[in-house]
Amino acid sequence: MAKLLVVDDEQKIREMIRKYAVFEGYDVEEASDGFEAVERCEKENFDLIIMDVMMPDLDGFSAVKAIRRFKNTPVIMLSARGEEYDRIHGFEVGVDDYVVKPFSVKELMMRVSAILARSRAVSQPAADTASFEGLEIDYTARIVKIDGERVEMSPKEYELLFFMSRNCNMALSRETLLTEVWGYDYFGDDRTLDTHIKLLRRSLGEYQKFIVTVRGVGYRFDAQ
Amino acid sequence: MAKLLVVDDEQKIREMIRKYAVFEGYDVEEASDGFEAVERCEKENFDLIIMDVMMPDLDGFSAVKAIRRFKNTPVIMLSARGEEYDRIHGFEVGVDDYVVKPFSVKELMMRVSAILARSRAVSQPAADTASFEGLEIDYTARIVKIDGERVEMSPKEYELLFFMSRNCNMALSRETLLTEVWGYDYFGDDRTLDTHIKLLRRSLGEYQKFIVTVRGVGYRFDAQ
DNA sequence: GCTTTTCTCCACAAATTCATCACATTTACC
DNA sequence: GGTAAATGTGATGAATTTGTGGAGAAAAGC
Repeated sequence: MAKLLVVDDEQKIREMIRKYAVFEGYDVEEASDGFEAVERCEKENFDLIIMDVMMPDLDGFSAVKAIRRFKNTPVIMLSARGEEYDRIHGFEVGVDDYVVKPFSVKELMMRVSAILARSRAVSQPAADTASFEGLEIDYTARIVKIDGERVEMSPKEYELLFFMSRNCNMALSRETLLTEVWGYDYFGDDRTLDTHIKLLRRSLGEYQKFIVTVRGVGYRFDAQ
Repeated sequence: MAKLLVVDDEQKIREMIRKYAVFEGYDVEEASDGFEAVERCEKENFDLIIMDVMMPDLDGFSAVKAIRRFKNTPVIMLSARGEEYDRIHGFEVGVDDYVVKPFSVKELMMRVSAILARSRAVSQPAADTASFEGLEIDYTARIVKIDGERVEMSPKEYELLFFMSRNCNMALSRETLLTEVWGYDYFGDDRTLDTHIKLLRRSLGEYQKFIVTVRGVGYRFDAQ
């Protein structure tokens, strides 16, 4: 789960935020002033920082500026009503959001989850796919398409195709295929492989041309 | 202007809040106990509810819980000093803010306007929804609609649908689904998942087409 | 407290997939 | 061309996986 750093000089406010945040399932750490916040950020990686503007010694903006020199952690600023000019100032420094005191903790948490979702969305990996002419393979979705049309296959056919296409242009021995697709502890008939190659070829239609027999060894997925 | 509902069994307190709120320009209605509050909310739409925790018959939390089943109106809770445990309890129920008695009405009004401003400004971008053809999912409000009609589901069905649709177009193994939806410490029967898939499909009606069986693996939410 | 809903597990049905065999075909080598 | 080994293929029960209704337990609501 995400780890938050709450920075405020008022213990009460930190406590209030912590309670709700912990309830929401976040890991929460606290700092009571700007200097401590900078220090903590040097040592640890937080997913998000909730920082008060007004603090003795080092104020919120200066602290964010200092942290920005080595980390790009998202920040939500807490500011007192009427400090409207801060908003402008804050966006320059690179603050992600603003919450004006007195605030509702629920509201604050909604913004937290919104920002976290956003930064998570950016790091979402693209679908893992490959295509060989009109044969498309989506490894994540476990979908195989032939000329845009979905093809239904049995689990073993998928596994065979996946393994072979991932190791294309390599002669794969029967033994390798059996241990990789069936598992290291497979004791059955060696000819079972042939049968499944047959089924896979049937499913692939014209693109069975990619499945090449390597006589005396096994098979190869031939991406040309 | 915004319409408030003030719920408290003490007429004095309702009167005090009403006076100040009307002066601030709000429409104010009153209810003297939890049951009345729920009833009013069924019939009318309020922008915010100010609710006392301690009331005879139906207490504030139970009232909010009841209201939450059909409305998502923001709530400020009034609680007596020393009822600190209520804070946690309230978060579960979905309370926006807390004011401890005896409170300053001015302070209360500041929070009212803060929440109203926020829910006006932010409730739009904070809405976290997705739609797949006629199937709409509101992750924040936990509402699922089919062709505009709200569908009631059990908690597990929501969780399953949420997780699967958030990770759509991915083959999700039974194990992944069980650990993510049931929790990493689930020890029960693997077939329980099938049963809940069955129930979810039933609830989705024609849109059960999105829930695809991935034989030998698990299931996939297929957003096409 | 009692009622209602939800969850889990079970048992059986239905569908799919698998492993194996027997026989046909191909290939390599003489 | 002949022969043996390797591979292709159809068929077939067995085994596995998934769908589904229902019963009892557990949890939630009243």
